[in-house]
This record gives sequence, structure tokens and C-alpha cells, in this order.
Amino acid sequence: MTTAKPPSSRTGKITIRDVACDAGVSKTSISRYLGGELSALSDRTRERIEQSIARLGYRPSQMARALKAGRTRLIGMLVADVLNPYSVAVLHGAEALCRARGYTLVLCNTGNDDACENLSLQALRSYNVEGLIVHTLGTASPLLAEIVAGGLPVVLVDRRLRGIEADLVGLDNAAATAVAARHLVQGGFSDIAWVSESVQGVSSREDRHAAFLSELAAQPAARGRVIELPHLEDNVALDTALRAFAGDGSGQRKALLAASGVVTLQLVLAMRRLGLALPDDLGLLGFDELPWASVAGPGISTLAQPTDAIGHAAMSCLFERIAGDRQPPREILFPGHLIARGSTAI
Amino acid sequence: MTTAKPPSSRTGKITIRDVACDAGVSKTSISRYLGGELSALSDRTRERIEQSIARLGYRPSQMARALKAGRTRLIGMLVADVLNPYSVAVLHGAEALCRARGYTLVLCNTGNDDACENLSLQALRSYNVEGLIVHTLGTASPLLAEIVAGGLPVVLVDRRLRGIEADLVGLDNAAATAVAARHLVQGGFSDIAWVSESVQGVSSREDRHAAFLSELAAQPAARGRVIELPHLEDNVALDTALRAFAGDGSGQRKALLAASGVVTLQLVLAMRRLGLALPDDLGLLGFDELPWASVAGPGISTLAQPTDAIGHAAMSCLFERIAGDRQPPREILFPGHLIARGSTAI
DNA sequence: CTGTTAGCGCCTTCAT
DNA sequence: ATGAAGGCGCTAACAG
Repeated sequence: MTTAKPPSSRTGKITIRDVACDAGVSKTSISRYLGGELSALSDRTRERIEQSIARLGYRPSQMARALKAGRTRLIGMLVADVLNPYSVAVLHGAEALCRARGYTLVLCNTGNDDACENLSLQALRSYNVEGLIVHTLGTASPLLAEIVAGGLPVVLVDRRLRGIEADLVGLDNAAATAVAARHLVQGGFSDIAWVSESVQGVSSREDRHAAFLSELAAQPAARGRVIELPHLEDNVALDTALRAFAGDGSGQRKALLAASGVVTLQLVLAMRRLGLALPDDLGLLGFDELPWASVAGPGISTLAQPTDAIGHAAMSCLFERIAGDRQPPREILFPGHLIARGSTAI
Repeated sequence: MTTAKPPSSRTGKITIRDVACDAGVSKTSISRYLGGELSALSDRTRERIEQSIARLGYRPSQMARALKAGRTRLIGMLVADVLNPYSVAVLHGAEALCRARGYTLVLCNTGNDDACENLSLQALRSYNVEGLIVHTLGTASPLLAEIVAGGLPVVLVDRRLRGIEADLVGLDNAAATAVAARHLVQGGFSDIAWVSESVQGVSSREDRHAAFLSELAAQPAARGRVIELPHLEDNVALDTALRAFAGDGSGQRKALLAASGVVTLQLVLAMRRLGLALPDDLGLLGFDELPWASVAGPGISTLAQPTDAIGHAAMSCLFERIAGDRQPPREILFPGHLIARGSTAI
């Protein structure tokens, strides 16, 4: 009748066999019940199973299930820097959908370190995650390329990765940059510096950079410059660049356009150091909404990204791929949202 | 010689058996090699294994390994709110050590929702995480209690949980609060309001609350009050409370002591709304260091927590428990670090 | 030193 | 509608 063997005793763990014994049916029936194949079970059997499961407090082991069926219901998330608010905001949206779908999120922070990234990817792979959400810097590790090539569904967030053919979810950088630049120009700023960390290799920065240049080229009345900061922590370099920009006696109204939230913060700090006032000495508009945007000086104008939606979309897209969607990679871009505050006031 | 069966073909996955075949040894030897039992292998065997593994690109399956040996090398982290910078900062420290030890972190965000917390705990348990780091609100879910009772190592961060006997890692709230209060008093503030979200049930807030009261009781020259904000988003309530405090014509110099970073932000926002100036109308000192602390008004004084160290210690402590440490629960408390800025200047 | 033999907990044909 | 049997990939006694 039942599958031999006494209801395992030693370990406190209750397995499918214990339930089978208790309910007086076979393991197969339990498995069917768990798998939702209700149509193949008599009402009586199902009831007994339900009761036994409840009575014994049985919970299936994902590990065993994963080993057998290959479905781990695990999603990996690889993030360059968890301390970056953008990453966390996206993570937040992604995690919510993940849990809602019965999946669990495995998080790896690389700290912008290649060795870490490799380790993390290996770990993620060894656990057979069913899909991967990646938010790292421009240079894709060979291992990631291999993993993608191997067929594991991957969705990129915010940044394309060279050599990786995968879906991308992020901001419509071209449109957002245009909106931002126009806001500044219309606000009377005619000399605008776009400020960013190293552009090279980070697609979102490249896109914003290109969009900025082309937008300003289309604005005859305004002049555009680019300030690139290889090392954001290098205050001396930052101060020097800022002083040069602000002190250039062009007589035009000047503004900074920060390519990201971390840059915005550094700019505000630098302006304080240099005694430059917002918005009179320098206007400022920063990508990424910041919780403290309205408490700094006259308030910092920002271009907010729908981070929750981005995270949600990334996960949603990943699930489609996991479900078997084999279309060519696509890009899902969200519009930004300008929040005007005192730093760009007239 | 080898364990029968042809080198599995169908699935691209390379298993221990393929390696065994290729190397011409038994699966056991491979397993020994993987397990680091080098002493039990002849040099020649080991070499052949090494080569085969490299040639085939074999990587062991954590899933299978976990199922068999019970060691999943997975650590669960349950967080009330990933959007809270404190949580992320601790997570950062914890994740680093986790990876360094060859473990992988499974992250669950509850969004302060009991149902989510339950779901997450079930998931974490079904994956057989070897330990749990928990940072949630005061009321421990019955499921968590059950899990702890079941013997799974758990370390609490920042907040004790009723009914949970587990290690706690966090800030030395009593000492930190005393330092903060004294700083204000010595700065000439003689009417101080401690401001917090709902105190009841959140141990760190309770500790800070108690320490604040006792510290001020010991300061004859100063008066202490408590402002509790059940709903931090309720601006009307906050503004009302603040106006009442600031407008109380006691003629004394007044200051706010914010119990956490999120409270600090709301206080700064409220003061702007009410047109109150820092530090003249109201002094301000907030727990938790904030990236923007120096850009708001004259700079916000903060009491920084060593979040990285806290995360590291929590994970370290957890590993000790996993390793078998059965001592009674202990508390590991870190000192805070006062950073004086303009908001508490004389 | 090395291999054989059993499973870990579950799912899945294939019978019945 | 229900079972029995055979693995998934790996480890852990036992033999040699």
C-alpha cells in the first residue's frame, strides 16, 4: 500500500513520506497534491492529504524540489553597489514582484569589484537561479557573458553591457536629458555644464552625455560644456573644475546638470565649500530624486526616475523570459519626471 | 572500476559522474576532492581530477550538495524596509562577510507587512537557510518564534523582539543618547524635545527614550520633553507639535533630538515649512549619519552609527552560532559617534 | 588510498 | 484514480 519504511524518525524533518504514511496514500499522491494536480485525486484522498499535511505541519523542501525538477524559484540580483540609492530603489520594486510570484531573491553586491562579481556569479549559478537581474558597470565579466550565452534569462537595469545580449530596463535617457536641458535653458540659463562620473563604458551616462550635447547643439542661445569626474571623491579636482566654470566671466547665467544623484550631492557639497549660492551663482538640476532635495539651500530641482516601476518591469520582463519568451532583446524605457525647485528658479 | 553508466549526455549539465568517468576514478574520489579531503587522495588521482574538472568545466551543484549534506550555505536576511538607509548600510556590512565566508545572502523585504513577513519566513525556511539576520519591528511573528525555537541560529539587528531569544547586535543606545543629550545641554540648549516614531514595541526606541528621560533628569538645568509621532507622514500633526514646542515662550534655548535618520529628515522639512531657522529657533541633533547632513541649512549634527561594523558583527555572530556556539544569547553593542555641525552650534 | 552502496526529499514515467 | 520504481547530483558510511 504505502511505500515501505517506517515514518522516518531520527531527524525532526517531516518529509513527503511521513505525510504519505499518515494519510495512508502513496508519495506520488502527495506529490500530485503539491503540484496542484487536483483533477487526478479523489476528493477523499485529497481531504486526507490536506489533513495530514496540516496535522504534521509538513512543508515541502525547495531544495529537493529544485534538485529534481530543476525549478529553484530563485532569482539572482547582481548589484554593483547596494549603497547606491538607485540600486536599492530598483531592488525594492523588483523584490516585491519576486515575492508576489512565489520566487525568492538572492542578492549579491559586487562593490564594483571584478573578483567579487565573479564569485557572486559563480554562487548564483551554483544555486541554479532561474534568472538574473544585473545592475553593474559597463564591462561585463566574461563569466556573465558565458552565463547569458548559456541561456540563462538575464535582464539588465539602467546600463547596457558590452557583449551581453539581454533585455534592458531603464530610463529614457535621451528624452529625460532633453527635458532637463530645456528646463534649464527656459529658466534663463545659457551656459550649462553637464557633470558626470566617468562616462566611458557606462551606457546610461553615454546616452545622457550624447543627448546633452545634441540638445544643446539645438539650442543656439545656450552653450554646453561637459565636466567629467573620474574620481568623485577627489574634492580638489571637483572644486577646481567648478571654480573654473563659475569664474568664467562670460556674463551668462550658468547651471550644472548632474548626471546622477551621487553627483548632485557632491556638487552641492562643493558649492558650499566654494561659497557659491544656489541658484544665483550657479543653477543646479540633478538626475535622480533625493529625499533631501528640498532641504538643501533653496531646494534642488531633480529629474526623478520611476525606480519602483523600473524594478517591477525588470522582474516582469525576466519572468516572461523564464516562461519561455525567446524574442530578440528589447529595451523598456521609462520617462523621467521633472521636479522643479529653487535651484533652477528664475 | 567506475560507477557504471555512460557519461550522461542529454542535459548539458556536467555532473560529478562525468568527471569521475573522465578522470577514471569513482564519484567518491571526486567528492573527497571537492570536500577538501586532499590527504586521502594520491597525488596522481588528484591531478587527474583537477584536470578533468578543468577540462569539463565542472561546477558542483549547491542544490544537490545542500540536499545531501544539509549545508545550504545560504543565509537569510529579513528586513522590515529596504528603503531605510540604516537597513541597507547594515546589509552592506553583512553581505560582505557573508560572501567572504562562501555563503550567499537571501534577502527578503517585508515592507512592514505581517503577511509578507510570514511568506518570507516560510520561503527562507523552505530553502533551509542556515541562519537568519532579522531587522524588523517589535512584534515578532509567531512563525519566527517557532523557527528560533526550532534551533535555527538567528541574530537580531538593532531591535530586540518580544518572545525571541536571540543575539542582538546594535548601538549602545543608552550611551549614545547620553552623549547626544549632553552635547545639546553643553551647547546651551536647556529645553530639549526627543522626537521619535511610535516608541512602543521597538526596543531601540524604547532604550533611547528611557535613556533620554534619565539623562535629562540628571541635568537639573535642562528640561526634557518627548514628541511621539505615530504617523511620520502626518505633516499636520508634526507641524502642530513643532509649533507648540517652538512657540512655548519659555525663553529657553530649544533643541530637537531626533531618534532616527528618517525622523531627522521630517524635522528639517517641517522646520522649513514653519519658517524656523537652525539653530537659532531650534537646535537639532539626529541619530544616524546622513549623506546630506552637511548640506541642509547650517549642517545637521548627527550621532553616527557604525553600520558596517554592526552588519559585520551580526554576520560574524551568526556564523559562530552556526558553528555550534550554544552560549546564552548576548548583546553586542557599538558606541555611536557624535558629529557636530551647525545645527547645534552656539 | 579507493570504490561500493545507500540514500537526502522530491518528481515522473509507467503500470495498474 | 493511484502506486511502484527510478533517478536529480551529491555525500557518507562501510568495506576493501
